[in-house]
This record gives sequence, structure tokens and C-alpha cells, in this order.
Amino acid sequence: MSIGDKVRRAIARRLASLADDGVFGEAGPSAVRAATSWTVERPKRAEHGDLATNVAMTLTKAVGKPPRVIAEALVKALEGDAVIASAEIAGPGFVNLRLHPSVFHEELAEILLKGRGYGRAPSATGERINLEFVSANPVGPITVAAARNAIFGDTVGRVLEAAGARVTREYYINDFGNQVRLFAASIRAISDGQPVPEEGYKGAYIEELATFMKANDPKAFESEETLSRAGIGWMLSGVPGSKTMVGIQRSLSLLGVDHDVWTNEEALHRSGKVGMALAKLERGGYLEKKDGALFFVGKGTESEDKDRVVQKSDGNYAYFASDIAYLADKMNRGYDRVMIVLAIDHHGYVPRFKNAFEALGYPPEKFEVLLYNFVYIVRNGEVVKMGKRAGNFVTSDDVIEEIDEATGRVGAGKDALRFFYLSRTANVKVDFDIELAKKASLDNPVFYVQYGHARLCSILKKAAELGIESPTDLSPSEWTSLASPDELAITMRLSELPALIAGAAEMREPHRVAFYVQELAKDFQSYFTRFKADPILPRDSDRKDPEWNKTWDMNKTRARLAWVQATRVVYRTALELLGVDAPERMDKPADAESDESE
RNA sequence: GCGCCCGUAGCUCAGCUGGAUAGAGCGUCGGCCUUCGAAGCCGAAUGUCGUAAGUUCGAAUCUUACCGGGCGCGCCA
Repeated sequence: MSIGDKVRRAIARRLASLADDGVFGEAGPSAVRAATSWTVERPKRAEHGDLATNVAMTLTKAVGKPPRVIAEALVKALEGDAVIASAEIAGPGFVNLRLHPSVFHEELAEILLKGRGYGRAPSATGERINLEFVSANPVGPITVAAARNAIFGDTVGRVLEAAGARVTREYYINDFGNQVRLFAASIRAISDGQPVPEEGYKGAYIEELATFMKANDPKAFESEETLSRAGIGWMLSGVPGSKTMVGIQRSLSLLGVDHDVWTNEEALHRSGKVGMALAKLERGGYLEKKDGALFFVGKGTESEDKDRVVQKSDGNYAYFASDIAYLADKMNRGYDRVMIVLAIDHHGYVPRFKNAFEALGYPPEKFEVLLYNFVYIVRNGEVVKMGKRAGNFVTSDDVIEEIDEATGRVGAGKDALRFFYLSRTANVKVDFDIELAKKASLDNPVFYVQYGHARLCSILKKAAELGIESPTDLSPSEWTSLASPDELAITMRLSELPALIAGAAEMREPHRVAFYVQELAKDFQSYFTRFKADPILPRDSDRKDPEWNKTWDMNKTRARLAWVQATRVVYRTALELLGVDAPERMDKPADAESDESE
């Protein structure tokens, strides 16, 4: 049980017995037991205690007594409590609480016991969720803008998994229809030395692709169909050795994103799943023929102003038809919930998707669209229009590579880009200034967080060098020497991880994890620097005396080393949820060193 | 016209399932390295929370209207 839960339970119990004693009048006993909306939270200001509750204020109405009267009774009843050491009334009726140190020690013991499992659901027995994301048009590389989809979607997946869900990550390959024909035509034109068609694809990547295919995959040119299929295959896997044609799958992998299932739109048509899904809607009376075309008529919970075409009057299916088939296909595979990550310009599709989902016979609340806002690429203060057709886009590979070089660490670019996107809510738009990307990357808070983790590791490493064991199981009496308010306050922060994960998963808000770990890093780095005069480990000067270990308080060192390890556990879990590395050491980038010597 | 998203410090953004004196990073100014990592720490300055009403003991947070910015309303994909 978390610290917050323990405190909550203690308060609830005291309140219930006060009510039973008639302190809150006739309505007391039932009112107190019915009240659930009150909170136990860490106050903004440290002098307000370890935790505070608003229970007295929320009970006022139901009980018919002023907040301070309720609070006074509660404070009195809490005297001698095993969890709460002291309580006092503050402000309009808050009850500020201070806890016994043993409560923190128990939490640390639990963190060390559970390790990586701390804060996570005990087992993956929750919903089976199909999470579709990225699904970028496969006729071009992954851009920095698409990387937002990839990173947001992937991190939602990580957080949901930590909360117990079983998540399948899925990519929908739109390899059907007009854009694919144009793509094939563009490849053929380039390989024939002809100009690409008016609406075709241009740019270095497709030239490289065409040149490569001409030399290595001549059979692909037999027909337009083989050409488009092979071309998309190479888009996914990449051109060997190429920097401009890294391949969608590898680009995603470099972002720390890996999909479990790749579904082709073309295969949905070829296998007849589109026809089957429409037949099902037909039976339900959801289709209507008008002007030679077939329309989906939504009758679901979402209001829609008009009917949507599924089969055009020329006999071709509209894109929406394969969307419907794809939804049916996913649910036929046995998921409890279907989620799709889409850019905000798709918000108009949500009602028709939901109605189609409902028309297929599924509860609409089991379908979710997670929307995220645009990424605007900015160069010298001006927004740059990116387009695959024009070929003037910035790929995530470019950005990652540049940051890797600037920091001198492979993986730093991925970490910086992930943290950059995860440091804001999904529904705010982002400016990505590519000229500043390199410089700004060195200021990326992710490195600050990682530095904190490296410092923790450094303490443990140093302890090992000194021959001091870092224990992971201490007895209650051994823990007592861990008593500094700073260490206990950080422990309070550590204890928030389980609720944080649950909240981030429920709200589909991975940015909460990014802000949490940043706050944790700040707490720790501040503590670490301020306590230099009271080091965890004996310094060289302390060990000059050969008898030093007789006077040194080794109990305190051991308790603090255990605390360091628990802090590291929480750091690592948070970083893992963000898909960010937790390096054990960080070397100062070359640029920063030269700045220093100037 | 209708619908969705956004508007919080000089800049970029948290806080929005209502709580105490509205926070962080960057930037600015002033301090701190002989000792567990200075990619660090400490301190200072900076706000009509877009505007106006309403609900409430209490509103950045909920409701309504308005203002400003973005996006969506195809037999396109």
C-alpha cells in the first residue's frame, strides 16, 4: 500500500469512529462513509507538512459543521496514530500532516523489493489493446513531424503496459489507391530518365530508391503493381547503406519505436475483408444507395451531419471502406479496445469512425482516437512547408544524427527528441526549429535527468570501490538513521510513482511522466549538491586515519546507500516509460568543454 | 456558418477529475568547485492566468458569451 493510501485509510478510520460517536450528528456516520472525493496530497509548500488533506472542507456540507470544527475533531483523534505523527489545521480548513519516518522506510523497502516492478501493475492481465500509430504514408521517409506520432503513440503504449494492459502496436500501411500509383509512376520516370509526373514524388530519397531498384530489383519493373509493391517494400526496409533511405522500420527503431503488427491496406481488399465488412453493415441497414454510390448512414451515438461514401459511383471503394474493414479486422482478432493515434486535422473523422465501430456491433466507448497537434518546422523564424511530393522534408534520422554528433553519444538524439515531444501535452502545437535543434539539444532537460541518474550510479560505484556494500534489505532499526527531511521528502516523491503511472495511463497523458522525472531529478540534484558537506561516503580526508571506520557512522551510510538505490529504481522506471536511456555515466560533450576553456 | 483544439512570466510550456502565497526550463542579474560528477547548486527580478459575467466557502481549473490563433466540414487519400 502506498504512503498516500495508508494515510487515507488512517484518516477514514478515525473519521468513521468519530462519526459513530455522534460527533458529526445524525447524518455523520453515513455522510462520512459516503464521502470519497477528498484528497490526500503533497502540499506545494514544504512547511505545510508531508501531506495535507481537504477532507474537513469537503465534509462541511454533508455533515453541516464548519470545516475547522471537523478538522479539530480529526486532529485530536489522530493523536498517537501509527502512520501520522502530527496534524494541524491550516488555512480555510486543511489538515496538514507529518508522518513517522518509519512510513517512508517501509516504502523504500518496498521499492527495493519490487525493483523494476515498483509502480507497475502486478501482472499484464488488463485490457487487450490494439494501438495503431504512425501509419505514415509509406511513400516517403519518417519526418520529424511523424516522429511526434511515433513517440507519443509508443509512450502511451508503454504507460498502458505499465498499468497492466496488453498492448499490440500496429502500423497500417496505406499501400492502396492513388498515391501508390503516383509513387510507382515516379520511380519509373526517374529510372527512365524522364521527368516525374506533375503530382508525382520528387526529392533525393526517391531518386536514390529508383536508382537502387533499377540496379538491384529489375523484376519489380514488370508491372505497375509489382513496382508499387516492391517500392513500398524498399521504403519500409530501406536501401542498404543509404543515409537518405534509412527505411521506415529502421527510422522508427532509431526512435525507440517498434511495431508488432504491420497491416497492408491492399491485403484488406485482396482478402475480401472490405466486402465482408460492408456486407455486415448492409445487413444492419447502415448502407444506402444514392446517385449510384453507396453511403454509410451513421445511426450511432455520435451525431454526424451527413452520410459518408464507402463505394463510389465508379465502383471503386472510398478510403473509408478500408477503414471500416480494418476496424472489423482488429476486433475479430480479439481486442478489448482499439486505439488510433492521429494528427489533429483528422478530428473530423472521429464521429464517423465511432459510428462505424458501433455499426459493426461494438460498444463505441471501446474505440478511441488519440489526437495530437501539429509540428511546425521553423527555419530562421519562418514556418517551412514540408511535403513528401516536393521532397523538402526533414527526417527524424537527420535530427537524431545531428544531436548524437553534438553530444558525442549514440542514442542522445533519440532521447532528446523523445523528451522534447513528451514534454508537452499532445494537443498543443509544437514549433521545431531545425537551426536551433543542435544548440538547443544541449539544453534539453533530458540530459539533466540522465545526469542525475549517472550521479546516483556514481555513488554506488564509488561505494563498491571503497568496499562498502550497498544493501537492499535493511531492518527497521537500520533504517532509522535515514532521517534527513530532504531524503524523506524525496522518498515521498518516489512513492508517487504508482499513482503517476495509473493516472498517465488512464488519461493517456505520457507527458506526466516527463514532468515527474524532471521534478525528481531537481529534488535529487539539489539535495546532492547541498549535502556535499555531509557526504554519503567517507572522503579521502575522512579515511586518513587508519582507524577511520571505527568512528564513521556506517549504519547511516548503509541506509543512505539503500535510499540511493531506491531512488535509482524509480528514475529508471520513469525513463524506461519514456523510452529514454538511463546511462550509468555521462561524459561532457566536446563542445561544452571548449566553451568552458574560453 | 457549424464543430474541434489552443490562449498562463521576455521565450517555450506545466498546472485544468475546483483548494493555501499560480510553477518549471530557457533567457537576464548576483553568488558557489582542494573532498561522493559544476551537463550541477543557491539567491534575485518578471504575471490584467485572452476578456466579461455566472456557479461555489473557494475558480487558471466548471458553465455561458465574446475576442484572438490553428484545424476540420469532398463520390480526396
